[in-house]
Amino acid sequence: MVGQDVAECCPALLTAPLDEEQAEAVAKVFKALGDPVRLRLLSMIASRSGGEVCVCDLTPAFDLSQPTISHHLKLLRQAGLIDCERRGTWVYYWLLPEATDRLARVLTRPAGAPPADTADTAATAR
Amino acid sequence: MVGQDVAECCPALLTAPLDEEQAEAVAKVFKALGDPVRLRLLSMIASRSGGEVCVCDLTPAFDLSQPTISHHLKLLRQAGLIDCERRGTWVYYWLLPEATDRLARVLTRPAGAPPADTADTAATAR
DNA sequence: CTTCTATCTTGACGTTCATCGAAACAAGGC
DNA sequence: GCCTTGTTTCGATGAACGTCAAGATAGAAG
Repeated sequence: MVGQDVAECCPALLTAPLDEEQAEAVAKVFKALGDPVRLRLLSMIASRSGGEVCVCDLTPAFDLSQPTISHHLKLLRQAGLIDCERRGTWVYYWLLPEATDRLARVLTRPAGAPPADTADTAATAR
Repeated sequence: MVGQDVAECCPALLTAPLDEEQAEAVAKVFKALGDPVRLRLLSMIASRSGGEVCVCDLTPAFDLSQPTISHHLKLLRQAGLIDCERRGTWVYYWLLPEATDRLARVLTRPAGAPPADTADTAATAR
């Protein structure tokens, strides 16, 4: 319905002010990543290069019940970060790399565009 | 206490499973970005190339009270994304580019590295 | 074919956390 | 002194997180 997926927007966030709709679409994805459990789930799924992970391989890594894991997976799926398919008794999840690519692009600042002074790295370590 | 800041970790999230502490540190920052108001604030601050924005320039863009804006700015600051300084009557905020750079790196997948293997988590499933 | 078991999802409920505004407080300029 | 700019505190409303119980789907056993 609303239709503005992060797909069309991603105008870099750091170069121009986001309008309200874009902000809401992007925030939805970041919110999905704003939880340690979901972050670990995503990284477990993404790093499994076969591309696919069975839920039964994910659950034992946490001190949470299966329904809870299932809920978190649903949120990641609704955010467009992963997708799943049932194959026989098991359900397999995999990463949608375009989603993370988009997010990375949103956070990336056009290199060599150092605005005025910034005082960027001067202050802190490294 | 040497806190596990996102500083030292950022192991790409997509290539290897995140451990619990790393996940919590990274999730804290993503959670700060998981709100439309804070995203717009950040983008307004970041895109202002002078590098600095006065709070009085941010507030009118929202239908929220100043205290609420101040609260959101505080969360962004606690997440390490921005910093501020009082100069006379006004308070100026600016972006900490290292923070967004780190996040972008966390989400970036080694190009053309479709790993193969894994061998990590007792992959056995099959 | 029926029944049993295993895997995973969905719904409902209680607890905890986040969001927001009004009022009070701090800091500085006139 | 008074006024302006921002932050902080406090309380109320609403959303998110986690568990239990029930539903859905597929294979195996009888």
